[in-house]
Amino acid sequence: MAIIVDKVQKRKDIALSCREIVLESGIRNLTISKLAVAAGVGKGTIYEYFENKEDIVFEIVNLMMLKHNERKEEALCKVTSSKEKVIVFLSFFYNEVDAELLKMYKEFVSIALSNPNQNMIDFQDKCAQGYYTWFYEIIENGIQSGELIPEAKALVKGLYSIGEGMFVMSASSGNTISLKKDITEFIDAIFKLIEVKK
Amino acid sequence: MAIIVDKVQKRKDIALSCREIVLESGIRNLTISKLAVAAGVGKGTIYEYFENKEDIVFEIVNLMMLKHNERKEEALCKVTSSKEKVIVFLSFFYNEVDAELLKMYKEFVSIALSNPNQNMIDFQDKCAQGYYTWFYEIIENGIQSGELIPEAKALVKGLYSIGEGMFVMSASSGNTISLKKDITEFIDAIFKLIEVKK
DNA sequence: TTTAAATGACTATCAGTCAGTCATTCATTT
DNA sequence: AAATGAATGACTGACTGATAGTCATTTAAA
Repeated sequence: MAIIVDKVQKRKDIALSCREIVLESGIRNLTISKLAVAAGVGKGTIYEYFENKEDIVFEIVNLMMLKHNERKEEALCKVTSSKEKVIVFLSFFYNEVDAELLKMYKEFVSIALSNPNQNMIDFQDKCAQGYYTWFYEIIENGIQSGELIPEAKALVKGLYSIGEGMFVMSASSGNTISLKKDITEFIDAIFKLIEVKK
Repeated sequence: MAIIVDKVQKRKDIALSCREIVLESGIRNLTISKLAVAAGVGKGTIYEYFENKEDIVFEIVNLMMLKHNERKEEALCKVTSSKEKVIVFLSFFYNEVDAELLKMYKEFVSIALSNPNQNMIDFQDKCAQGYYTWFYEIIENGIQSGELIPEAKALVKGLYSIGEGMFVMSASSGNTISLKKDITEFIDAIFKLIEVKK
């Protein structure tokens, strides 16, 4: 009887229209009105698709993360050793290519810590679970192939937390420069301990 | 000529008066007016001592962290092995005793990620530097005393990031329960690798 | 009398609401 | 099969209540 729009798609469209302005100004310095203008819709329409400003950031991160995961999966295929795979994984936190996603992710983590909705919590859970599985397989395969010692398995959760921890510390303080150095140095050190001696 | 108040002390007093209400409601659900009432001062007075709401959280965390560090230092004296010291250190992230500080810290990290002022950045830098030194000494002493292998030194930065990373992930998703388990299991695993075999 | 400190009324801004408009579809009539 | 209009989902922006931050005024100690 009336127009039926693809709500899911429109939510994505609006979110992506806001991507640039959010990267420029940060969600804190933006108003719903400004975001509505950026998306080319009325203010009321925003509330048809989002709970609030923060929910827009969530959708943007969601979409950017999907693309990122595809790229990551490709990159993972191109390397063979467990160590290289872990580096591909954690390079997310310092890669130039992911700078924009990382900036958005920083906004998102801030929101998720102070005012998450159920969807955000579920998303975080899903990410944590997914990345854990990914890491687990990398390490498990390394052990199977005789590349890593069996004790490496117990380090999985720690390994994928390390990036997040260093990122948050560097993002909330000043020095973003050392992030790459710190992460790679840690990976080097830990792999010296878990690689099978030849 | 007129009243001279200890500005530094009054800032602390106001902040501590707000501690409970912030723990109860979270800074996001509080207004400056409510905070002013809680502190028993006028709204304008708040702005004499703080930049904004968030700055109050910063002061509270600052004060709570100082006390926490004293307790931590005491606890560190009571244990001897490097591993126990590291556990004392990272238990901050799951200890019942620190639950309130941790809740406040969560609020603070959220603020520091999205809207930090220079003082917050300096504070984060100082904390990171201080904790790094603390960790460094624990590991260094462990190596000196023949308890740990020399390679452990390169793990210092990673070790003190791990807690932060796990904490942020658990705090922004649902499961706070596994934090203790995850952290202690990781410490167990890593110490099996860096302890000198007898 | 001087002046640091405190104050709360005031203003500008913004988040979120909701009553109304618009556009499309389709059942009914001619 | 063309015209009509009823039904409804989508969209809108003016409106409202709330709040952050300011500043002219008051208070009280020295």
